[in-house]
Amino acid sequence: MSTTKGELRRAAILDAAEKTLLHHGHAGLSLRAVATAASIRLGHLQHYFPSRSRLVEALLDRVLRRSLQRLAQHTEGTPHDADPATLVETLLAEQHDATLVRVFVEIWALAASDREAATAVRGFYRTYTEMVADHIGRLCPYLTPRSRWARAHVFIALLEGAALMRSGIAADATEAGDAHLRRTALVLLSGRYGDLPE
Amino acid sequence: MSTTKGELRRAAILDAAEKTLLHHGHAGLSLRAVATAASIRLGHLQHYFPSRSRLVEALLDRVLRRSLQRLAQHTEGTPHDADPATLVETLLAEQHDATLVRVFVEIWALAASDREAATAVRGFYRTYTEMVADHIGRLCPYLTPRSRWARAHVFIALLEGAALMRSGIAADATEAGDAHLRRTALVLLSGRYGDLPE
DNA sequence: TGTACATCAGTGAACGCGCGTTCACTGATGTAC
DNA sequence: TGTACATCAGTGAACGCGCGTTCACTGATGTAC
Repeated sequence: MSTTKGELRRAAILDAAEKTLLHHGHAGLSLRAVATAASIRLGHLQHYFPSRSRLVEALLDRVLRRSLQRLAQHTEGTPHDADPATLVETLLAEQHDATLVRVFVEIWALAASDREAATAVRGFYRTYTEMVADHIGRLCPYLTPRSRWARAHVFIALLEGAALMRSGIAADATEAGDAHLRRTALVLLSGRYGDLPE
Repeated sequence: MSTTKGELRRAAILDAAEKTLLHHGHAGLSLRAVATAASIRLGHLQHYFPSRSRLVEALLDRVLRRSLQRLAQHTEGTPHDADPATLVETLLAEQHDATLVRVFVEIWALAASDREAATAVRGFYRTYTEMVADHIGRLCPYLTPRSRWARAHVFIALLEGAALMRSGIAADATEAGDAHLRRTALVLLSGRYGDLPE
């Protein structure tokens, strides 16, 4: 089937675009650079993505979609197996690969000056917040929806900020910082404020 | 004195550069755009900043230096007047002006792909963390330096993430979210975990 | 007070380069009859 | 099974444009004697 080949090529181009974004920033994300990274000619790339904005749009869409899928895997489940510690560990472990963090920093910057990107990014964080709020609801069913949402909002703020402060961009991860981060994140998720002694 | 005129011009150019960065991102921060924004000719701009990297360097330096000065005003003082609530309010109020937040997002992205910028940004966050750690030390003298530092690190992560989640880039500020954010930030600063009932 | 000179402020044209986009093209693959 | 045709994959050259940088220049301002 011809679509298969085309889809594989499309995916390979997006892989190359992600690598280029990672290594040279969104200012260095030129069609020529992506074509070279994908080992194809410029004209060929344009066959799949007729303009730069279409490529960026597709790249953004794929990165955000994948992130949500991974999040869904870790937040869904019955009340019994909704373990907050596992969720926190998983999210922190993902950050330890600085790659994704840098892609996200570029995406934030893109969203700050590109209207179309901004819409996609805001949609992503809306869904993200809802997922975490649901998870919190499973852990603390007595909380009102509004309160669950507020906690999820702050939890995500903490983790996004932590991404920046642990990725080497603003600072590096440290043992002491990570330990305190874990405790704070757990408190936001499960509401057991008493669990934070030191 | 001729230096005065030159310094005023330099400052005006950096003002124009900051505006351009804000409205068009660091990819749109071209010398021609800055010159136009400063109402001078391209060649004239080059008289003060002989290359783009020198302009970016000076801009970064000024933004980070100013932020640290503002922070110093709010974190220094005797143990008696070290009010954590005031500090949190001040920092949150600054974020409400989305301008500075957007400049910082651009700076993060710049630091992610530019070595020189990365050094400046990491230096900024090191000083920032030390300032907050000192402030925490004044509030909780019984904490070890390592523990103060860890708390400061998480506090800053929370605030930087909150900047993103409140500026309109990832999401907007809400009353419920801000209330929970305030409480969490206060806990990190003063360590009174019991103060977070709901 | 006047003159010569150095320094600073500001202008304007030109350069080579990489960029996104357009377009006419060739070859391969699938499809209809 | 064979042929004609449409669709898809991939090539290559050219375009106009904005970019950072270079450079020779003019006019204003300060300084030394």
